[in-house]
Amino acid sequence: MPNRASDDLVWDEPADGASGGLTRADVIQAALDVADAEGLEAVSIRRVAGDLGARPMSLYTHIASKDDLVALMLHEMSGELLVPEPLPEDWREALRQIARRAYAAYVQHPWALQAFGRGTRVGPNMLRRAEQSAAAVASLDLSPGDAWIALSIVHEWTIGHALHVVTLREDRELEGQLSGADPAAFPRMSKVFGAGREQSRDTIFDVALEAVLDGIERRFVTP
Amino acid sequence: MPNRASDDLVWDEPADGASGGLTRADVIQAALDVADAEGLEAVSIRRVAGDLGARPMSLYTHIASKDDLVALMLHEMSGELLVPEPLPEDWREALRQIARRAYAAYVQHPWALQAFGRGTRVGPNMLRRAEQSAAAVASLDLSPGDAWIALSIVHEWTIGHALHVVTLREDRELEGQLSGADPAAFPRMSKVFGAGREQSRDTIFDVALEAVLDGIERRFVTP
DNA sequence: GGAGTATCGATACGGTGTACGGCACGGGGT
DNA sequence: ACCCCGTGCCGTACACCGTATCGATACTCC
Repeated sequence: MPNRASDDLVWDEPADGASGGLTRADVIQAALDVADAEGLEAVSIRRVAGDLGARPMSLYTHIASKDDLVALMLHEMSGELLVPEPLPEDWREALRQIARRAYAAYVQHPWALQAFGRGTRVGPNMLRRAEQSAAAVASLDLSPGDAWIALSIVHEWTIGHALHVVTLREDRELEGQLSGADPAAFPRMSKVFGAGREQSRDTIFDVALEAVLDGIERRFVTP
Repeated sequence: MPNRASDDLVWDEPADGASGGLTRADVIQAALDVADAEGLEAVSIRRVAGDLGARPMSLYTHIASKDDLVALMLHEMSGELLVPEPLPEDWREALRQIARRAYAAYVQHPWALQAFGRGTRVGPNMLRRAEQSAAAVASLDLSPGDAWIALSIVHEWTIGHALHVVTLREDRELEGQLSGADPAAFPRMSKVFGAGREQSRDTIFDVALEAVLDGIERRFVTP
């Protein structure tokens, strides 16, 4: 399977008048359903075609390759990252909303985190999201360079945190390994990890997000 | 391909005397070489066997499944995350070293970021790293809960940032899409993104890391 | 020497993405 | 009325994947 898609991937439906039955949106939706229910590895051309009552090769009428399909799925899902406008005036509250929304979407669609690892393509929804983020800190009058870094921190931490949470959630045995295999060999770690288990995931997210925002405030906002 | 491995995965070589030619370490090393050179998707049983001059099924003498092989690769790579002891007294400097080391390793082995997305298993190297991280902030006398959050932030941001950088690096076309497709539709975003391109990746990493550490200091260390 | 065990390997099964070429059909030009 | 061709659909086939099964070989220890 070649990893690169056609260079001129079209994001919006070619809008040819919905002649036949199957549409590109149908294919994407069916793939999303499979991914949400059974994970990204369950998304195969044959499987999606089966769910649609079509034959495998029919999908290629509407998508260029499976990689394109994944990119389109990611694009579709990116719509959920958008926050209702208008954004709050307060930059902290605006970034809070953006981060919270993204975190919720990632946790609900864990396959997206896997898809990020394999070549992403930027669609209109991603651009809209970037614009929203830029708008969130516009009132601060940061230099563009500082704004880029500040926004990157929020996005990067959000993705990393979602990845962390999803990994812990999906691999219950992993927690057992962590809390089990600590005799006296890893004294400090086991105490810290024990504490991590006791706090609710929501609390951890909230506190950590505030700390991240504190860092941005301290370094880029206040003198 | 089932996604779960045998429950009792053995991390250290069974040490049965290295009778024949092929060892588990050989298999892991060959797989690592392929992954570093051509990415995780190039790592197949047949390919690794070919590189070793062996037949595919011979690998299963030393590993239980391909998922186990990936877990073992990740474990091996995790050794690079360890920082030379003793750690600096200063918690900021200690965390800096830990984050820098991890970031360098992730950028050098981008396949590891993909592997994180699919079920991780915790090996001794990961435990050692967790212990090092806990030791880095031990002098602060944080509550275990706060320590967990503080360390999580650093690790999560580091992974998120590495993922971001690797994605941008591997998909040069992606940058074109970002800086190209902004007429007047995304005014703020395009200015911010333009600034992101102008700063060196190292500078961005350093500044962002300081901001993250600032946030931890502000929320958990100083009153 | 015999037995047991560990390594290696040939073959095969069911899965994957997708190239290729053919089919049916609907609309436009003559 | 005819043809023709563009377009959606899909049957077949190929190369690849992970690995179950089982046979062959080779080495150690009694």
